[in-house]
Amino acid sequence: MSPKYADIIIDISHEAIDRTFQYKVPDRLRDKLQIGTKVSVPFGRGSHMRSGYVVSFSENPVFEKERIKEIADIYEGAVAVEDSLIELAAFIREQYGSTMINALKTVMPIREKVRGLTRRQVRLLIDRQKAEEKLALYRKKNARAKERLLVELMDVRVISYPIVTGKLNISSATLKAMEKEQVIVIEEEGYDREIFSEEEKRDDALAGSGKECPNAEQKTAIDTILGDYEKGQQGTYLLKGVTGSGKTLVYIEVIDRIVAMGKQAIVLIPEIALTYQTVKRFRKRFGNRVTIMNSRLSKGERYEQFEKAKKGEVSVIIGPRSALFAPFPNLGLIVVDEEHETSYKSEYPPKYHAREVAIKRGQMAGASVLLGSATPSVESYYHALNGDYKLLTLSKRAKEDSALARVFVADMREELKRGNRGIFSNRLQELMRDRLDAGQQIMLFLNRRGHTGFISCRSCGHVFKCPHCDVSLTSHFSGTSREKLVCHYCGYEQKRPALCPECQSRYIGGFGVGTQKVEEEAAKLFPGAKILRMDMDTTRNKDAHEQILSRFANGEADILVGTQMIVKGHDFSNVTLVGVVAADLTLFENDYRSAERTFDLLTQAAGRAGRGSLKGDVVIQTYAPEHYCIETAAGQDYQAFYEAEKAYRELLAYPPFTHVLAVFMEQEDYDALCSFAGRLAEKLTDWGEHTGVRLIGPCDATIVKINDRYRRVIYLKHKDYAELTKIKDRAEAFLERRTQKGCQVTFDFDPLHSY
DNA sequence: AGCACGCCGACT
DNA sequence: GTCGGCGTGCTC
Repeated sequence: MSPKYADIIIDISHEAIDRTFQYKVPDRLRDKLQIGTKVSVPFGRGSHMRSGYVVSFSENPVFEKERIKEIADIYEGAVAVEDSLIELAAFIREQYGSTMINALKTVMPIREKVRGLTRRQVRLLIDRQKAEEKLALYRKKNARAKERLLVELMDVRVISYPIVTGKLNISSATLKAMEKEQVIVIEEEGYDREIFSEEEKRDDALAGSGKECPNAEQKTAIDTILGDYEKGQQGTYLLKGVTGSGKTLVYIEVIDRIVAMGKQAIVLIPEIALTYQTVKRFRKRFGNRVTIMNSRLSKGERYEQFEKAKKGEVSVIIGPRSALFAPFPNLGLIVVDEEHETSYKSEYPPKYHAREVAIKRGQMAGASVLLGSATPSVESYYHALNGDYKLLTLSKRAKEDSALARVFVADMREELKRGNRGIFSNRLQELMRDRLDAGQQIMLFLNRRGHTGFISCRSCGHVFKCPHCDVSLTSHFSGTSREKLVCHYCGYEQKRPALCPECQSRYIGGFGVGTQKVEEEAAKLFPGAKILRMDMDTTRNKDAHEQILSRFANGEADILVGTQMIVKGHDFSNVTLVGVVAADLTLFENDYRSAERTFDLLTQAAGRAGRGSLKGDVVIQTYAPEHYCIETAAGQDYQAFYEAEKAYRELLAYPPFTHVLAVFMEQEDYDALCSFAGRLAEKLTDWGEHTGVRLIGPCDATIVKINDRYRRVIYLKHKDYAELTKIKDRAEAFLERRTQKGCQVTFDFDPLHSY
């Protein structure tokens, strides 16, 4: 294969040229170029040399042939970190399926304009008198842009670059000219963005340096990892430790040593779990050598954090999935905390799994990878038992006086038989009363948001559905305003009609329970109790999340009602009762991972009860108490759960025993989508015929339509992951060639949810 | 982003 | 006319 043209992405720096350009491949480079190769190319009117990356190859020009320039050379002397990140991007593209541009974009953040503050700024160099002279000169020469800028600068002396080019509309050509005249300077440097608030810094100062001491189990884990590391054996470890067993201390100790050796570390944490408490512990040990990334940081801010990493200003970065790509030149360790969490998988292409990519990056960089979890993913535990990862276990809680909670299972079918039609079982009610009397706190956990499941007419059965999506609307109350019907998928909302549009009946009502309903019921049963609610609706605006939690921690409320965000990683020492209102909600989602997710949620919920010196109780309410997931969660027995789940996965050929590739298609025109899906399915069958790939579908996605786009899916199964990537490669080539591109296709390997 | 093209007002 | 400054639009 000797391609004639190469698609090049020029530098990874600005939005405006964030696309590919086609270049001729000269004969002498024909065999040397690969996807990801860094090259020098002539670019722009002056054909100045710029660096770029080969993103794909093509045989035919998509541009006027005469105007296509030629690649000058392979770029020499590239920086090692970037090179390895490009290699990682190529790996991601190959493993998960996407364009090289998208893969590059996930790996190398593009510099974006940062709102308000930018690094670049324009400063006036001359004094007032000289400026007046210049101003007169500009007026005389009719240099209006220069005049405009000078007037502003005489007022403030320093103006940020985007304000100058944007609001004042001064071109870069003009700025260059003025810089040459020695009237102004364009400064690269400015200030450091404050990642930590003043309040957080004050906390750090107060925290002192009371160093925690690892217990025997923690010490074994630390010594194993460091011992291997010092022997040059960097591998993957699975640290399995019950909630409260002190995994964080293990991370900190290992990082401490690795940083002392002049290496850097990345700590991945799930999106919602970036808590103040965790960050504080890292800050306490590593001071300003540690930086954090969170979803509140803009892309520009993220870019700045990465720049710091590259320059060696920090040694430890803590953040979600994307922090994995921090350009540390001497990476020594990657920690993936709560490795089973689903937020490690990207929701948009390339749909990569940060845990798997972390292992790849670790191998490339010679870094160890430490996966931590109380309830490891079935995949990771399977690998650990197979010897692919080294298993390290913490079986005791670090604080000896905090025992694991007692767990009660409430069979809601029995409750119904005994005439209890409410949300709370008798057991939960009793315990709630007990705790309220004792002045202790309660958490009620429900894995769903909104007021009710769906709204329908009790007279004719008409269900209110979203006009853009194939889902029923859910009811919401926002503050004091009227009840609204809302679509969770596209955000559509309408007022709750007084009459049914079908039969004019007034009897419109909701079914099912939501957090708002739980809050209401609890308020009815315990009128004196103060209740806080936390879900997607109450935390939509920034900081609301932390605010609610800190109010609860301060004892401002007796009961906290919430969705899964309240059970992840928060310690409230006064909480002695956790109620899981409807454990089945996640269990019977039609998807092979639902048991795993449910077990994790129940275990996490149980871990919230009794973290202080007080004993804790947990009530799990369910309609399926005999389900292995509920039984094992009630016994807090991960091993038993794993054995049952493993048998189930093996029997039905699901990961880790078989790999699954979901080919997901969406398009506005349903008929066109169906015929395209059919054709693609035929092709896929052909390509996989001799390898024993199983094809399921095409069929409609669980939610057939979202945002006016119809959705279909094809599943492919094979024991060997590589067979699936081969088929994906052929599918990508096929999709590239196809003329009509109405249908959007994305790939998802070993999906974490069903489509 | 950065650069050249071409428009527009001032002046020999 | 023509010189020089400045916004505009394009970059394979």
